[in-house]
Amino acid sequence: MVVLSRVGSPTMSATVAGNQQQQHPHQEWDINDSNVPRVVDYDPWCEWADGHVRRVYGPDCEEARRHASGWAMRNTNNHNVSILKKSCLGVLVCSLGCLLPGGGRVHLRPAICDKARKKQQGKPCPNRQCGGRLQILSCRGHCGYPVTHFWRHTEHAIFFQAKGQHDHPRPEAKSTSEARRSVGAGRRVRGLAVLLAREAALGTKLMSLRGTKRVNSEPLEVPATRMAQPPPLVSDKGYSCSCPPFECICGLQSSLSPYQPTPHGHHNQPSIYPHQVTSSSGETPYWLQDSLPSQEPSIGGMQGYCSTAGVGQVSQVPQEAAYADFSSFTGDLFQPEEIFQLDQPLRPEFPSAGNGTQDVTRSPPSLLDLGSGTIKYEASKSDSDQTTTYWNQLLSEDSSSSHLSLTPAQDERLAFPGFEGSRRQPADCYIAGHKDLTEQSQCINDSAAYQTRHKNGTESSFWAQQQNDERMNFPGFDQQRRAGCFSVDKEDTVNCHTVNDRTTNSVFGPAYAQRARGPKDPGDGTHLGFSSFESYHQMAEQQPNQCVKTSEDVFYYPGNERCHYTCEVLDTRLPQMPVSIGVNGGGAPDQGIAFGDVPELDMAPFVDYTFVGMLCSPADNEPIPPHSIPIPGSGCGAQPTQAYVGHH
DNA sequence: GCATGCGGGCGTT
DNA sequence: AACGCCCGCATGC
Ligand SMILES: [Zn+2]
Ligand SMILES: [Zn+2]
Repeated sequence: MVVLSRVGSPTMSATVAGNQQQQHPHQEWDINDSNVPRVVDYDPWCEWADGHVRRVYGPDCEEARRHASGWAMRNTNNHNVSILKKSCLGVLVCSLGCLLPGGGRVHLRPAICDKARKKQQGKPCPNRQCGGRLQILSCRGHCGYPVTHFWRHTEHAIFFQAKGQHDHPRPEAKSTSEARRSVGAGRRVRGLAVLLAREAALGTKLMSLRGTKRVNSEPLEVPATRMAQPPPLVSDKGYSCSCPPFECICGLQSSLSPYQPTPHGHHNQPSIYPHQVTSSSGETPYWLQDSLPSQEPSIGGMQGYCSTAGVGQVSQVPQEAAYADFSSFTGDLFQPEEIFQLDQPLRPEFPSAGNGTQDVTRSPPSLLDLGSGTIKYEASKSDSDQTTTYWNQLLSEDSSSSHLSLTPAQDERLAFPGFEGSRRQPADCYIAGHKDLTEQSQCINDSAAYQTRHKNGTESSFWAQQQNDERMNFPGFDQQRRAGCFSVDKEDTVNCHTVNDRTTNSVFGPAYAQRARGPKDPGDGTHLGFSSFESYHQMAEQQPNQCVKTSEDVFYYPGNERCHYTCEVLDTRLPQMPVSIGVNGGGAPDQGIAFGDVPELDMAPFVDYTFVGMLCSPADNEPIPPHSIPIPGSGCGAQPTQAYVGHH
């Protein structure tokens, strides 16, 4: 692959100094190595890095400096001052796994702050029509434990390493959630009238917010070129549409593009930009993605992400599908909580909505590169992909951290596996290494352990209830993932093991278990991964709850083939998962808690959800699952990232 | 009000 | 010892 391209980096490009790494520097090193290679070539920013990935960002990569990620990652103390570790909080989904109008599912971004996260849980599903509550679908992507990200800063670069593949849909991008928040503040309005008024206002607000937000996070970076135009937010989506900020489906596509610019760009590649544009589209909101998912599998998605491809991807598939969805969605989804409540009110106006999506896409974007001066837009290639994926999420609770997790999700996870599988697929950006396999396998084992542990655990009950989980939805995820920058590392495997074992306790456990179970069923075990996703979707869609089992069958897909690695891992996990039911295992405190706490508390606000759109993802995607797998590595590979790839 | 980081502390492996 | 994770505290926006 590519390599290398990494794109890179022309500017940066440096090469690695010494090691072999030169070509594949990333792969070569490990975040824990006493000496990290000097890299010249920086990878483009990848907002949705998934899988065992290693990346080296330039010092000027704002996102990297902020240790940002599309995934909701919370800081965890690893007692190592030189390496910042963060673990995935999963995603907020509807306990009922409702489908948004558009077909997407709710997949909100869990608050990083424990307190805030608790508040989120238990709140009513943004989808008014749905009586469900928001639950956390905890991440168990690393051998049953949450996926972890490690950041290490050196004089000349920022090293990033991810361990594990997310087994859940992507949460909304930060920018989106932020926007919501801001909006939310306002939201409370209750009356329709209010709503209406809001809409208008919101639209603007959102827009503005987004703009700001973007700025904050990434957007800022805007590349010179792009920047110019695109106002960030706006750009995102294209305002044109009336859709609410996050929700906007409609225009997304078009608007999307603007954004993209993200990060990568920076270093790497200018090339990206183009993509970016496209990518932007890619990013398009989940919604879009939803539909996309299918696409994505294919290539497009992946590409987008990672590398250049991104561009195309997004637009391509997703959009269309997405759009369709969206339209439908619009009604449903989007509105803020209130809105939801309202009923469907209005979304129409919210132009902003669209933005949201955009944002999402963009999220990645930013960067600035001051240093280099370049713009970094990474384009978010990855993002785009990612986004697409989302939709489908399900609902399980996981609750991760704060609460206990819920089992329900089981099904979902199943789906996830799929994701993973898909992810691995070349397209995404994975880098998979030989090693990966091993790792995976390890994980599997680990997972098994989990299951067992979990089983023990108490929490299971919840899950059981929920059974429905949704990982199904995930399928979309897969797509996203693909898009995103996956990579697998050899070394990781090791980690997994350790992790798994250790982690077991963690919150996730339960969730996993649940998830696992579903998938497990029969054959799933291994293969399930992808297939599962698909199946999930199907299942979910059809019958949410029980889905899992059925889905299992599905799992078997061919998809497995695709990514052995991933799949394997996944599979293993799944099976295990079931076990988990019981308890958390040990988990940490967090788990334990029932949502109760969280949930309800806050209700009032729901606002967050307002943009439903964000939440959901178009169901559409789900079906797609299959593709997911397939996706060709093409996309991502291209990117900078690394191509290490090669392996496959 | 939250996102982030940091670091103490505890439980497991 | 190495991790994972909880929890509180401090910052900054
Ligand atoms: Zn719902
Ligand atoms: Zn995760």
